[in-house]
Amino acid sequence: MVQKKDTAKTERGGAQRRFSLDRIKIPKAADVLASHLRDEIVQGRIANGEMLPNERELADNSGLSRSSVREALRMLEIEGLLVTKQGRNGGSMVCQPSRDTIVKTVNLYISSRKTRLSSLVEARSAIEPSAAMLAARYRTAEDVEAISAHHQRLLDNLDDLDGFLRANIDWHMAIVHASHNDLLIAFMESIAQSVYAVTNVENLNPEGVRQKVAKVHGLITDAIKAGDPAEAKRLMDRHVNAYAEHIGMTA
Amino acid sequence: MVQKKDTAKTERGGAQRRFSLDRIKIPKAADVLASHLRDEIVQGRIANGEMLPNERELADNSGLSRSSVREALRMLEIEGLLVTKQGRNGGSMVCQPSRDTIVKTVNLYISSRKTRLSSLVEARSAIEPSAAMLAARYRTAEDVEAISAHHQRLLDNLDDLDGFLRANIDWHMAIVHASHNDLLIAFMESIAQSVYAVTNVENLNPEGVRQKVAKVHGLITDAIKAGDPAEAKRLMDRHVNAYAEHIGMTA
DNA sequence: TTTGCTAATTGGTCTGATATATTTCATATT
DNA sequence: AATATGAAATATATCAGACCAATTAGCAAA
Repeated sequence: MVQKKDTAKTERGGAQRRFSLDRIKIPKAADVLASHLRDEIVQGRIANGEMLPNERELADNSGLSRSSVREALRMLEIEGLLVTKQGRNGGSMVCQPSRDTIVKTVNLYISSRKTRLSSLVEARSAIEPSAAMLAARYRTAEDVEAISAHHQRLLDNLDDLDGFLRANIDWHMAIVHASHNDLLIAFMESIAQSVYAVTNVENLNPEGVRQKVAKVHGLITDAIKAGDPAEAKRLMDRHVNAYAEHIGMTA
Repeated sequence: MVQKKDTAKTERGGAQRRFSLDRIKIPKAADVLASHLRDEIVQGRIANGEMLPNERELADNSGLSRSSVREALRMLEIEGLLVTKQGRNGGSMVCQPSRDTIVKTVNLYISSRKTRLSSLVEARSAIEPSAAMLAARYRTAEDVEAISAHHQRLLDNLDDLDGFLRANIDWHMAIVHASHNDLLIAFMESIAQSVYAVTNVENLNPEGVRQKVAKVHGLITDAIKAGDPAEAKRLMDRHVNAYAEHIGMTA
């Protein structure tokens, strides 16, 4: 009986052999409008900062109802392409998606799939050494200042685990920012909180570890200051993989 | 006159000194509901695959109108947390965001900010060597088979630029997939199309280049087959940076 | 068993009214 | 003259209720 049902299902759901048409997609009004506007925005036909027509106008022009228009606007808003303001002179303004849009998306992905810590650590190990290399190449005076400040704060907090942890992550992120690569920054911002929140508490507790970490941070800071990409990368690679080994990579 | 107006604006918009309340945020109904549902989903209180109550019920329960409920659902749908089906037994089903959600978000970011090619290349240079390393460590028999097949296709298309390009990107992505790291896969899928579409055509044209590329690919394929992470990483690092040098990194 | 009809259920869309936020501008106040 | 104050104007925000359209369950007929 089960078999019978299965067969029936297979025949309806599966390919009919003769023309295998794969699941016709019926577009919804809001989706169509959203796609249209998205295109206009991405192609630059609606400039950044420009205002969209108001909802009633959009509804009239498109022939859709205001509710459909509004659903489309909400979608684009979530995508980070619009900001909407209420009131006179309000409306929907076109804007560029910020890194935050990526961060939120990746964080949703990570938390709803309960991504293993080891995956996050692997991703970090991929990104940070390269970021350090780029930082050594492209750092500005302000970058160096920020990195040094966080490093100093680390040194000042050798005895305060909590302060040490915050200074640690700030230093790491300052380096990533100094890479001036928006994608790497976004990727790293997406995973930093999760990865550091867990790994640090477990690993930085033992006496002496914090001193060692501080010393390596000093070397990396110097390499970036000195503008030595290869050395910055090499040291950072060793640094993050030292973490990885401590953790055991099997978590 | 301008000064006068500026002063007035500053006094209204700026801090009043006494209690400095910073821009009260008035939450919108749809946002509130969306946040609530998002929490329920991420926290796992609504299981994956479970159906939400239908729209009318959600409206009744929450005390909101159906339009507000629908706006909230559209938002969560864009975030990849829901899929909605029409008809009897239809409704909104909870699901996990797919890599595709990340890919779309990053691609919007890249294209609407006209991210420089050099940034994409830098990001790739960060990801691919690590991915190759992980691939050598975690590859399955199927992974090896896929990588080898794409490599063979590359060898078969040394004279057909177009076929060569397709085999090239497929090989690269097969390696990234063999890393079995969803984040690296997502990041790489996000940038691969853009980066390979541009860099390849310019750089793989000259006679002899394709032969060299094929040779290196062979070595990397072997390292992954052999399960040699360090070697796979070293070779891939050289490989992608060879590209980078050809391009000039200033594009 | 298969096919086709019918009804039930659910999302999709539209209309139009009202509420609320925000700016503009004229007016009153100091 | 500078500054509150308040009414009007103009957006979005929200709601209520109707009807359309897709999909499925269940029954009936071939």
